[in-house]
Amino acid sequence: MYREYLFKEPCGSRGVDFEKELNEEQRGVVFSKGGPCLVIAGAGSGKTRTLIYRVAKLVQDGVPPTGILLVTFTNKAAREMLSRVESLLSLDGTDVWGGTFHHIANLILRRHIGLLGFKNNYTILDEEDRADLVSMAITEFGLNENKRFPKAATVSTVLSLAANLSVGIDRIIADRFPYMAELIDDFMLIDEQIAGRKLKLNALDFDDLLVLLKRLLVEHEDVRAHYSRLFRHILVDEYQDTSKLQADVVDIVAGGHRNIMVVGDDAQSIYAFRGAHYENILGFTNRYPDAVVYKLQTNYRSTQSILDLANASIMRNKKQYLKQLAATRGTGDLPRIVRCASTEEQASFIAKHILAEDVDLNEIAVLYRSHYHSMEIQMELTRLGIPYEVRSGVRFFEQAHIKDILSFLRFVNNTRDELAFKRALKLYPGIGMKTSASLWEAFAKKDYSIPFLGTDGAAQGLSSRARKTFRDFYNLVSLLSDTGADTGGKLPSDMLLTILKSEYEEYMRFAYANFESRLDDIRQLINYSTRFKTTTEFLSEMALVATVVSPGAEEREKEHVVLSSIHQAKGLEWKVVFIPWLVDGKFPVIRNGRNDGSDGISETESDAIEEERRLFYVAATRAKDRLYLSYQEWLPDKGSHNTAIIKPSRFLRELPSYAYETQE
DNA sequence: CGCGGAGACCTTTTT
DNA sequence: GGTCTCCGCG
Repeated sequence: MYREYLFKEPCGSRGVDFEKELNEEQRGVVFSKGGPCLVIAGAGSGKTRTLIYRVAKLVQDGVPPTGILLVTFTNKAAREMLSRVESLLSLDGTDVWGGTFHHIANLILRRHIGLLGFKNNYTILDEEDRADLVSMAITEFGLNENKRFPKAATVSTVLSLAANLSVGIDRIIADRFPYMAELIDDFMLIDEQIAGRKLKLNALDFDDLLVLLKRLLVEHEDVRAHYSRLFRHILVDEYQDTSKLQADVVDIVAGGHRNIMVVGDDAQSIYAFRGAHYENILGFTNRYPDAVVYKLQTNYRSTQSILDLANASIMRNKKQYLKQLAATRGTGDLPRIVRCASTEEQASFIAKHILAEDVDLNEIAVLYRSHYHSMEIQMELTRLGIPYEVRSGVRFFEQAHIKDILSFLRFVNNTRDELAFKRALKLYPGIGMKTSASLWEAFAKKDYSIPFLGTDGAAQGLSSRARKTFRDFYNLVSLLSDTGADTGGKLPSDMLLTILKSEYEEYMRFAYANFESRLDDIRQLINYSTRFKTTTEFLSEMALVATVVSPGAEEREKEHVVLSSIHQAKGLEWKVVFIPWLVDGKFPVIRNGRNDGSDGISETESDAIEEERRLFYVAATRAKDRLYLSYQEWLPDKGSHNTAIIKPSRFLRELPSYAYETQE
């Protein structure tokens, strides 16, 4: 899906009709010359489509010698972009590299990582893996004796922000987590420790992919020159969500020719929590004073009533480019604010209205702030037999049993991957923390050589039960690694089948009550893996493309309602949209600003509210025809069994009365 | 040392 | 609902 695109023959487009397909504003963008260019594009303005036609134009002009880099932010957007590019163009003779930042970084790093001290079969660690590393460091330094020491995930967040904003850990803590000021030294110690550890593991985390890409480009003139020549034009979608680090990388690559076009909507910036740098888009014209600025302000998606509500809401934000979206589709129905007594009543209202709407179920979505907001709604939809798809919650590839089976591949692919080794080994009965740790220690001393695991020396000191299962582990692992040797690498799907045929399946049957459904997931995984030729490629994809729905689920149920977090709904549209849980403290989320280190991602209170308001804006502008905003008056109060009276969200209260009608 | 059970605690968003 | 922690048994 997100392969790099390399085509050989002379290029051509499939009869793209720019005149017919684009309006005047969009044509301005598409026909712009090289040089820096900023496109501010409102919701529903066809911004991605414009970007794709720009690619078509470049291809048609035969950008010499080759090279367009098309970067976007989420996997979903990348996938859609590439498929649309493909449908529009027969891409020959032009290299179009398209994908997410992380994906592109991985493609480039695999070729040059040796320059930075890693081997090119490095493992990509997910958040959980990194949190594990942090935990290990915390234990090692005895920091957990301080009962109030923050959780590993919190530490990880701080490290990630520092990387993405390209500043020191001390700055992040001072600016955003002042109550942890006395822990700065500990954090830096942990950072250093896990950096060394990752080198040893031959593993990179998500942030490293970008940090190291930047370092590669800065430190190696020839590499930089190569990619600057290769990518003669750089286009970045969703620019408002890029981090400082990502913008730096883009600036460096574009440094040679300055053919950089960025497209974004500052009103839709919703990723500050993970280091999105608002200044990138607000300050673009300062960094590129000669940039041409285009605004796309015509909305093709929503009715004027829906836009009026969204505009009225976003107007309250101070930091933004001023723009007023105008609809092309007429007034339409007023958005409706619905008061419900309880969460259950809200769920039942939504379910009933879904049945009452005279549109396809595919044209209906429920968009919420937090995953758990979907619980009661799911129950109600199930009860009434309304088909739905949940696009949030645990990601398919992040489920424990998927990660379990993948850890065998990870280990065989990169035998220095301590995390994978231990994870796989601990699946065997009789082997736990201590045993796996001591086995790893011995294994590392023997140069990470798999045959050593089969010797008597390795099994020394194990209980007889552990000895037997360890033998099973060794047999499997050597089977997996052996077969690859002469064929130049075994197919990932074959390896997965081998694992399933081993004792592992027995152990799993014994260990899990829901064994059958887990087995189903694994079969799907195997099915999905058949499209990959190498383990490295397969594992990269698993790490970088965290699909929420199980692969292949698209074909499952043709017609269904979508339940999704707002973050994941970005860029999509439906005729009818429900936004539940518009309750003060839930949306916007208010976290008590206490000093317990539990969280505190936002810079200031008002910045946080503004980001939440942008999120509300994104949600509202997903609707084409009808928008239902609902809240409940009573919420169970945890602690007591009473219920507490609560207020509707400030985002509802601050709306002008002309913008909506109410319903009891 | 492994492992299962019981109970506490918490749940924002994602590459 | 899911994960983390503590405890006692084999």
